[in-house]
Amino acid sequence: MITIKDLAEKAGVSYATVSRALNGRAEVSETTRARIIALAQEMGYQPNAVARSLVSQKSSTIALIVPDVSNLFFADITMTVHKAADDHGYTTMVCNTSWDPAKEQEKLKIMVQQRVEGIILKPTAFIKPGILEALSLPLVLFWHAMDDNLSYVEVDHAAGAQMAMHHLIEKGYKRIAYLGGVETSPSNQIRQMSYQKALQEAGLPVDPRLISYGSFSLESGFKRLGSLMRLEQPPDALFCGSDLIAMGALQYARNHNLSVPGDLGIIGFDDVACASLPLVNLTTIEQPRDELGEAALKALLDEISVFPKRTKQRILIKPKLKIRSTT
Amino acid sequence: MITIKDLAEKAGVSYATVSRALNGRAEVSETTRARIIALAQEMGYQPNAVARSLVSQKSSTIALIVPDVSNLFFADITMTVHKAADDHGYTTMVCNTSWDPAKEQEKLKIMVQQRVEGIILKPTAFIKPGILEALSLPLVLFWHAMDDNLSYVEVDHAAGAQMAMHHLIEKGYKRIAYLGGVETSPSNQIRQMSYQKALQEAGLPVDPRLISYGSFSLESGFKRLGSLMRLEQPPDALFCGSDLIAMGALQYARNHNLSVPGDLGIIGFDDVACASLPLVNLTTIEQPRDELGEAALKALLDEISVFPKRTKQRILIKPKLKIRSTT
DNA sequence: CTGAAAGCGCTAACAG
DNA sequence: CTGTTAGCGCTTTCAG
Repeated sequence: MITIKDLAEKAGVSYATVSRALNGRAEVSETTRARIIALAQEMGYQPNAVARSLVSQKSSTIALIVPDVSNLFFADITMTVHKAADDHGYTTMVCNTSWDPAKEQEKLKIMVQQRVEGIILKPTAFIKPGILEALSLPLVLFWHAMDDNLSYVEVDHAAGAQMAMHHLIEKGYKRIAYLGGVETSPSNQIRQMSYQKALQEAGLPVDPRLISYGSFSLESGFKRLGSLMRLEQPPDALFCGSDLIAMGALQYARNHNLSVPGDLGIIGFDDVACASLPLVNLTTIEQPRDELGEAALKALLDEISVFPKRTKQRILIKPKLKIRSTT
Repeated sequence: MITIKDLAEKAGVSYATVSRALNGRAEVSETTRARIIALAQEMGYQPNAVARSLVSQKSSTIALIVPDVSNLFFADITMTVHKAADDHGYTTMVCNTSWDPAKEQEKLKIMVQQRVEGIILKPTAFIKPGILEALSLPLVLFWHAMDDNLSYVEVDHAAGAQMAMHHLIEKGYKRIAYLGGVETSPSNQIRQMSYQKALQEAGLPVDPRLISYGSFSLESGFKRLGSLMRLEQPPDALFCGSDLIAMGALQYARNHNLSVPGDLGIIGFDDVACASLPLVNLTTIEQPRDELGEAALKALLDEISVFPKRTKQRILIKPKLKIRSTT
């Protein structure tokens, strides 16, 4: 691989001059510059970013660490973060933790060693406050941060749940069930509270038999709707914790000749790609991945610019109601 | 950020010793090693991979360049390449070209400058032979390479089409239509040939009215099935160029009360995530993303090990038949 | 405008 | 076993 020295030798100048010429610095005569640029082209010179990083102490690289790149949600986010970083001249190193906290630690360490200029992280699990701060690197989380100084970007789950409930109530549904996600998940808890609040504000009773938790999966939705339909007074609508849960319920409804949205209104959460397929056509609350990604990158750039201080941003992205044929 | 020199000073040894101790080289007494490791831990030392790369001339980094990270197909591949690279101690830089050849060139250049040790590339368009070879870097393509020396990994579309056709014929379908993808796409052309060959081998007539091309989209499938059903002798089965085309057709069938698979058998290609949803449940030919990704990485490692020679591998991955409810 | 020289943080001979 | 020293390829003073 050809270096600046090779160019200098060929051009009969010092390699400092070559560096200056190539970096467009003012203190070089236009003639030598032209000559050197031409030569570089001709000899196929490619600057060594590694050496450059070493001396400049900047890598123009950021890291994005997510649990699962192949998950559609993170894939979308990866895309937008990547694009936004690109626009600002940053290259992105994408890491995958496979939902493994140990791997997450390892990846963080590697990224520090690679001297990335900042990290955007979707944590795999609850993080002890302080542990990330100790990284002493610009950092943005896709998560409500704890009581440390970190910035985060998150979807406003309360607002999303409220939109969903208002929509169902407006449509005239009276017995709305909540098919929640994993009970302990923060987003689930926030949404459940909004669910109850919305019912109360509408003067509708809160029936605990209509509230359930479970995994964010198809099967879970299918099974839970089955239980609900065996109640004396089954629900006339479902607010689901994820599109998968909703699709499981939808499947149950189709199998049992329940008309949707006539007998049963269904609304999901996320707006995954399949939700908008004609065969599915699910009403849902979109978590806008593009905004999440862009906001995270913007926050990170801010963090980078003030580092080692922290900007400590708290960014809530507004979700969007997507009305389709299941309500 | 603390360096090897800081450690040396604190420990009262030369920094060469620190380097040796930290890198687990034999020629250090265990006592000093222990002392230095403890000190490094205590002071929060993190080796500078940039400096290390500069001297060792290896970055332990590879690049994966794809048109669209958020595309489910590439997201899966990104995942497996990433994981496989990880297992071999490589970090992956993921790049996105947005199907833009100019961006592709730019990304390739940046990756060369970053001194990655190899590149896995899904080209956005036909590539002029030679242009990539000139990179003089280990390289693997997701594409049939031209007449240059590059390695590639690709799905065996001929075999996939054959499996699909055999399956339909075995099920007793007699008038099988081909709803192809973009006419000029190489995969489409290969599959179409297999389609005709399979019909002929089964002693079934090839009716040109049953052959069509179009975009790989839902709408395209929907519309084209409409045309087919208006023929005097409509088909009794469809071999589709993508799952999306198949799902569009499936949608048409549902809307028009055609029973699937009774009146009409449908088989897709790809096995995207939605295809296996109960609501869809599409019979299809899977393009195994995991194998593609792993094979590509393996090929790249080979390329790296023999570089600057080329291994020139031609790897065809066998697709798999996924029988579901539409046939 | 250009050259000489120092140094980014680290590894790897080469001497002791 | 340990220290000294020379670079890896580049940017950036500091002198001319």
